[in-house]
Amino acid sequence: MSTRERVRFGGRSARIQEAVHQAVKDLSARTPRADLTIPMIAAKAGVTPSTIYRRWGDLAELLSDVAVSRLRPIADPADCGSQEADLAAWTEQFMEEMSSDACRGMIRDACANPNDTKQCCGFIQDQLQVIVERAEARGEKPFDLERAMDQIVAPIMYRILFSAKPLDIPYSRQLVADFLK
Amino acid sequence: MSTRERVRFGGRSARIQEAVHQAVKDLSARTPRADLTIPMIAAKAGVTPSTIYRRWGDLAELLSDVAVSRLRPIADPADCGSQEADLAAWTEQFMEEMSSDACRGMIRDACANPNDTKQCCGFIQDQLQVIVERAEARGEKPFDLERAMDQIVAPIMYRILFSAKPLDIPYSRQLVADFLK
DNA sequence: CACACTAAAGCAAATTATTTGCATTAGAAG
DNA sequence: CTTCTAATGCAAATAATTTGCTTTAGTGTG
Repeated sequence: MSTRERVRFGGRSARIQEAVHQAVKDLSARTPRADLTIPMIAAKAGVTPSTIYRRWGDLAELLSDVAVSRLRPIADPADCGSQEADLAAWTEQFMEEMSSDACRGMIRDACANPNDTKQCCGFIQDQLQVIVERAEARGEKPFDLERAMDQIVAPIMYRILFSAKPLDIPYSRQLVADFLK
Repeated sequence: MSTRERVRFGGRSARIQEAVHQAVKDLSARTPRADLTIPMIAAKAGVTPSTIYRRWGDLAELLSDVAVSRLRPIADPADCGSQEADLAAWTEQFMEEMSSDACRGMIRDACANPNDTKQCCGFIQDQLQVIVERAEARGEKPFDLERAMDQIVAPIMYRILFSAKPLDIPYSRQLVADFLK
């Protein structure tokens, strides 16, 4: 009685969420984004469409939710021995991963939902925070997190969403070099 | 006979496009984004829904199209006498305009469509290009356009889309100062 | 200006997606 | 084991989307 408004996390709910997410991943690999429908996803997941409508509301929210869970990093940034090397390696890998067509699409999907975009932003900041803390532990002078978001992450995301300009290793090195200068 | 695959620009087509765009603007000012529907927009515009489906495809594309036309700048950047002053004034005004809730929504809409995002990017670049050309005419050493996109425009757009951080005049001054440094 | 041509719009029927009320299932708590 | 109820399933009702065909109105020609 003490737990009002409780939400159920484990069990069937979790299984269905997993099945629906998986169905979205499977289908979006084979189907153009504009052809995806909720009844199609529901069928693939072995679930009734109304379940999806009630839990997610509409297709944009579902896709945004799936996108965020896929954009969450799996591991901490690699430890390369120094802050500069960590940052260079992380930037290169981040740029490489995020600029794939699949990732571009997911980022566009995530953009539709303000909450989800903030979460993505948080993931990235957490990754950089790990690099900063590691630098502090080594006794290095840590870089400023906000400036890194502005000068490294923002230009990459801007090119992914708005521009046709290349996202390659020279560009990655230039961003890091300009930032550390 | 020489004009194959011709498209009609003026006349009725233009009137209907205008009516539909206006209907979207009117409705989106009063209606939460998630409640907008094509039949609703069609009724407001005095048009049949199938006209909208055939011309725009779906709601996301229509909203994206309207967003881009609204994000197109009306005038050239103000001439403040020097490149630095022009850039400072432009950045301040750009940030102010783009960070309104209405603009945030339009930018999210535009993000859904790769072509439209590139167009937006082009508008902004054209504005900065005007400042650069003016500087050249004055005999000033012009700044690098790509660096300006990376270090001024990108951080602003990133905060608008992904972050909850403030977009205020001190931040605008900081971006410009860091860039010109 | 009249005429032919046809892109774009209208209309309405057919299809498909979404919403909703009620019945059922299966976690969670006692 | 039993009770409680959030979450799902099901199916009917509603709403959106697609589509074939008709009509309207720019465009170009004589």
